[in-house]
Formats: sequence, C-alpha cells, structure tokens
Amino acid sequence: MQPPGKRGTPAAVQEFRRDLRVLEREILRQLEGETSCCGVSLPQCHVLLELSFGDLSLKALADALNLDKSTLSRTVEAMVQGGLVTRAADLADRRALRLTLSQRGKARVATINDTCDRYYTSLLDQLRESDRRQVVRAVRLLAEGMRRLRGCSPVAPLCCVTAPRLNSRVTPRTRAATRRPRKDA
Amino acid sequence: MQPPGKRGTPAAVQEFRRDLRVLEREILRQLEGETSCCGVSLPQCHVLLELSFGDLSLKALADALNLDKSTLSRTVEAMVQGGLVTRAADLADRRALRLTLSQRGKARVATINDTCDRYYTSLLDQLRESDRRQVVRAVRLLAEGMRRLRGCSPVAPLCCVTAPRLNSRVTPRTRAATRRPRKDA
DNA sequence: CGCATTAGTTGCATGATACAACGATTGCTG
DNA sequence: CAGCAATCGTTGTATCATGCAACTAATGCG
Repeated sequence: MQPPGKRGTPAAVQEFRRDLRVLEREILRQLEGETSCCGVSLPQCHVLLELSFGDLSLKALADALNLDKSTLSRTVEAMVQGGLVTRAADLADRRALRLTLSQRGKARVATINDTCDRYYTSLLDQLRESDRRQVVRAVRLLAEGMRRLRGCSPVAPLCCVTAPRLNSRVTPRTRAATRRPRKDA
Repeated sequence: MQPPGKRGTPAAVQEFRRDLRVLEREILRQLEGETSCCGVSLPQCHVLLELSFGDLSLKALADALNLDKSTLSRTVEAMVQGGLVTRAADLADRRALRLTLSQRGKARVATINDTCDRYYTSLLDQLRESDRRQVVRAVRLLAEGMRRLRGCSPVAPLCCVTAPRLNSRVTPRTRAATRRPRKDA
C-alpha cells in the first residue's frame, strides 16, 4: 500500500475522520428514523423544512436541495396529494409554481422539529455543561466551515482519475457458479 | 400552530438543531462527491471501510451496516466482480462466506481515506488552533453521545401516532388536470 | 414575429432497498 | 442418530428515489 503523496496525515486528522464517519452514520440513522416515523420520507422532510422558511418555486427548491427538478416534481406531487403542500400558479411568471406549506404541512414541520429537539435535548443532557457549550459551538463552526469550503475547489483533482465506477448491475444466471466450492472441493 | 407539549424548547437547542441539519446535508454531499468520484457508491464505500477493519461474513456486514442481507449480497457481488472484494467459503461454517478486501480493495480504501483526510485537513485548517481542538473534541463527544443514546429508548413514542405515511406512487394521467389554470382563468 | 431560454411534467432507465421464498448447512433435541 | 428448526446466503419481485432526455407552456429578446 503506497501512501499516495502522504506527507504524513496527522493522526489527529485520521481520528477525526473516523469520528466524523461515525457521526455521519448516526445522524443519518437518526434522521431516517425520525422522519420516516413522522410519515414523510427523508426528501419529503427536506422539502418541508425548506418550505418552512418561505415559499419557493420548484426550480428554487431543486437548487436548494441539489436535486433534479423531475425528482422534486414527483416528490412535491406526492406531498400535494398528501395535503402538506399547496401548488399555486405564480401570477408574475406563469411558467413557475408557488409552493407553499399548508396548515397540515406547517403542523408536520412543527412535529418534526419538536421530535428533533427532544432528541437533541436528551443528547446534550448527557454532557457536562462545559462540554455542551463546546459541542454546540463546534457544530456551528463545522457547518460553517463545510459550507465555506464547498464554494471553493472540489478539493480533489487527483481522485477522479482513479476510478472505473463499478457496475452493480448483476447478471443473475452466472452468479451461482461463482459460489461455494461444494463439499467435495 | 399549537406547540405540542412544548414547555419551551430552549432557543439554544433550536439553533443547534438547525446547525446539525446543515451539517448533515454538508456531510452527505461531501461523502457523496468523494466516494462517487472514487469509483464506488456510498454503500460500496461503507462496505470497503467496514471490511478494512477485518474480514466479515455477509450477515455480519449486513448487521454492521444496518442493511438487508439481500441488498448486501448484490452489493458485494458487484464488488467481487470489480475485484475489490474476495468471497471465500468459511471453512468453519460452510453456510457462511468470508469477505476479504483484495489488494485493489485495500488500495481503494487508502485512496478514500486519503481524499477524506485532505478534505478534513483543509476544513480544520480554516479554524484557529483553539477552535480546531474544540471541534475535534466535540465531534468525538457527539458521535459517542449519539451512539450511546441509540441503545436506549427510541426517544419518541409520541411521534409514531401522527403519521399516515405518504404514498409517492403517482397516477400520471390525472396530473395535468391539477396544474396551471390556463391564462383565461 | 421568431428563437433561445426557462419552468415543470413525463417517459424512460438505473440503483438501492426490503421482503419473501428458497437451497444449503448447521445444530439441537428427542 | 434422525429429524426439524434456525441460520446463511441467493434470487425473484416490488418499491422508491433519482437523473437524463424529450416535451409543453410561457417568457424574453432581437
């Protein structure tokens, strides 16, 4: 294993990396659980939260969530049918839609936020007062930092050369042959 | 909007919630970019990292990643065909497989880690020395805290009553009718 | 007025996922 | 030991989320 250009990644960073990975998985798992049990999928949840800050067009929403407009179109459709979102014609630009949270949508947002807050409260309650302040501040710093960094270079011009993306399409028939070498092996 | 049982979620928690949400999205975006550009999907990446700590059976892997064994079976299949993972019969228990990283797999892990480290380094480099130490420590605390909390109660017995999960299956034909109210409206 | 652009919808294709049914193996229990 | 339940992995099937491409409607610009 040749460390590619590794002029010694500090051990601290490596530990940090590991911790962040754990954190990522935990956050994801938590969000998954919360939202799915609140009756919306993760993307739907993101839409709700985004709209809770103000009305948006589909395009704006797609940009904000970094998703294709077609994807959002369908997601929103489901939410309209579910009575969480209202889709009205934008009077200024009749191509565009004006997406608004319905009362039910707002209530749902409140529920989600409440659930999250309860979770975060019990999370922070585990910690000592000083640690708690530190954690709260650090998360802010981290979020800001990542956001700032995103604007700049994609960090890795090296990485994109390496990779012949795997194909997870599987030819089912040939598979069995690959498997266990029968007892007689 | 009736605050359901809200005996006043502290403002600090609400801000913390917002920051964590940003963080979550940023982490996800970052990971997505890194791994997809390293030639593996996110789940594949998780498999690589998990196996980098030691060989596992498919079952163990599925448990570790909280995924169904069928899902993992296919994911692993793709990685075997991609030459990243070796699938050998477990001599002790011939039902089980022994999944191992190949040399290429190990190299890929190294690449991924290296890419991540470079990112995290530049992330931390943005910060003042004192902040940096705080952030590193806080992430550890947070990760540990979430992990600990996960063992206990699922936090929310309330939330699961509220939700008639939306159906994102869409009847395409009726859709157009719902849409814009023609100019003459 | 025409033509490029933009917003949204829809038709595909694909990837990730879960569940159920199944085959092979193991292990326990009578 | 014979038989049956449990376990591991594979495969069939269904669903959801997603992106791309093609299309329609509307805008805006020359």
